[in-house]
Amino acid sequence: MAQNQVSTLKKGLLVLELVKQCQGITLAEVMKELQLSKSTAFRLLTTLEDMNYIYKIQTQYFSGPKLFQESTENRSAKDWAALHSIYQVAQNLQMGTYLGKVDGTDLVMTQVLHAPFQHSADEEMGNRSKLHLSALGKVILAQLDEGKLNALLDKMSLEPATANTFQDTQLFRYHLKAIHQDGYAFDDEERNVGIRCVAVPVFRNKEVIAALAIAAPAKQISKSNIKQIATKLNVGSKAVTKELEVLDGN
Amino acid sequence: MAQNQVSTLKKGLLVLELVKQCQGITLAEVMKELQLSKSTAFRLLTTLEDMNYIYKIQTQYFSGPKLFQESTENRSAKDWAALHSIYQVAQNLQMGTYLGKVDGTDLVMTQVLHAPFQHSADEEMGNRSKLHLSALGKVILAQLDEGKLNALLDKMSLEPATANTFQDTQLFRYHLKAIHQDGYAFDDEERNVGIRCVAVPVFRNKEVIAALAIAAPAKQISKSNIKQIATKLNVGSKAVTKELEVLDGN
DNA sequence: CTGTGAAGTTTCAAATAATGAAACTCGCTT
DNA sequence: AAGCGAGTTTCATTATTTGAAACTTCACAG
Repeated sequence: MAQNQVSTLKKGLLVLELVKQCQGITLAEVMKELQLSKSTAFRLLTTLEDMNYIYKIQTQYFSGPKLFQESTENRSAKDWAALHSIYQVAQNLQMGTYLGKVDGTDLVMTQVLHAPFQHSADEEMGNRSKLHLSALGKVILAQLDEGKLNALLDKMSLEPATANTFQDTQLFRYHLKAIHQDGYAFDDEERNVGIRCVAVPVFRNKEVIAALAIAAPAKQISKSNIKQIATKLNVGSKAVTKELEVLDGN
Repeated sequence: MAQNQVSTLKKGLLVLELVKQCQGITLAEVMKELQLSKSTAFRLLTTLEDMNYIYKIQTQYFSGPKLFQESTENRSAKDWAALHSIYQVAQNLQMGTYLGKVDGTDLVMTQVLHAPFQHSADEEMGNRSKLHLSALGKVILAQLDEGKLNALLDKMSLEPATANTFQDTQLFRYHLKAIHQDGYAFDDEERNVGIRCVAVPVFRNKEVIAALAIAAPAKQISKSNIKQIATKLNVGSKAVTKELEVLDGN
């Protein structure tokens, strides 16, 4: 019996799971399957029935619709816009928050949150840019292994967007190394004048799968608080990873 | 506290339902909402989390995917083919079992079961016939109120299918009155030579909504056992009604 | 650095609830 | 009528739950 578990609740949930697995099950079968006395099985089943988790037709119990009702949160696994962890980051930092993934040689926004951080910014989701042009894209590139990075750089033609952008692949690789070392990427008004951005990688099974970033007016992000912001982003990144694992049933 | 309920299980399920309703909830909020001590709330939440019903991201709990996983039975509310009660009737009587509904002036088969009564007979489902030509259709007509019956009969042209069928509406109405009185309709090889059929109505909110029937070789259905079969069908009919109510969240 | 408060976790005696053997009820079959 | 199986209830014993309080950890402010 693991610590801090309520064994009676656990028992009841095991009964529920058994009923859910079966195309109908009788009281006697529940007794036998879970080694319960008749009256215990009866009471557990009755409680589940009274609370509408199961129903009974003649001698058999079946799982009821309550198990399949959607919660207030409407989502499926791997729906990035539904991840609670991203909302938590946004609310914690009180800055625009972004999650982006790789699609070919592009960075695609899969979640964008602006104040009051309750709903996705639908009009910005799906926005694309070349990987090397944003902090999100660069922090992902910085975490790729040599082979994958080479393959991606081969596919990309580096084009300058602003005077601050790197034109030479070799210099770009050094830049990525620095980002890798820092653990975050910093965008200093390179994409939008007056806006700064900090991005960190999101990992899954030791591989980078996405990037998590905040963006805010330049006066909110200074040399003195970048490290702090990056630390909080990393906490959020780990929470995203965990949430994905849970939602995938790992 | 109602009888035969396990209060600890109930408490745990109330916690689960609260978590499911909220876009994230903290231990403190659960305590407050359900008037539980800190350690009790903690243990209930921990048990639910350990069994994968909920998950925790930093200080907040969210409902997990386990609640939405489909059970072995794949179905939605009002999917007639998914009703367990019909399977129970078939297995009890060990005869071909049918459920039919009204569509316009037709009787449509919405579930058909043959031995070994594990799967729907898909090729027969959706089969249509005129209401007056089958025991299922007739038992439905027999339970309609005068106005609805008149409206339906007006829309229908009665055509003989076999020599045993009624050609005259007046006689047909008497026939329906007899069926109403009996509480079941009996098809004596009128549709298929060698096959007999017994059908009863299925009610919902005091209105006939469908018909439930069995069909078998003539030697399995005799004058002496019709009443018995009809009684069992009526039990099944009530079980169908109940199951529909449960699935509709009544 | 210290102190504070909040969240998380654990302890343990008292209180409460769960348990299960057995009795009872009901319906069906022989 | 008796027997059987399913469903329901009883009640003394046992096990579990409960909650106050202690402890731990963390973040933040001064």
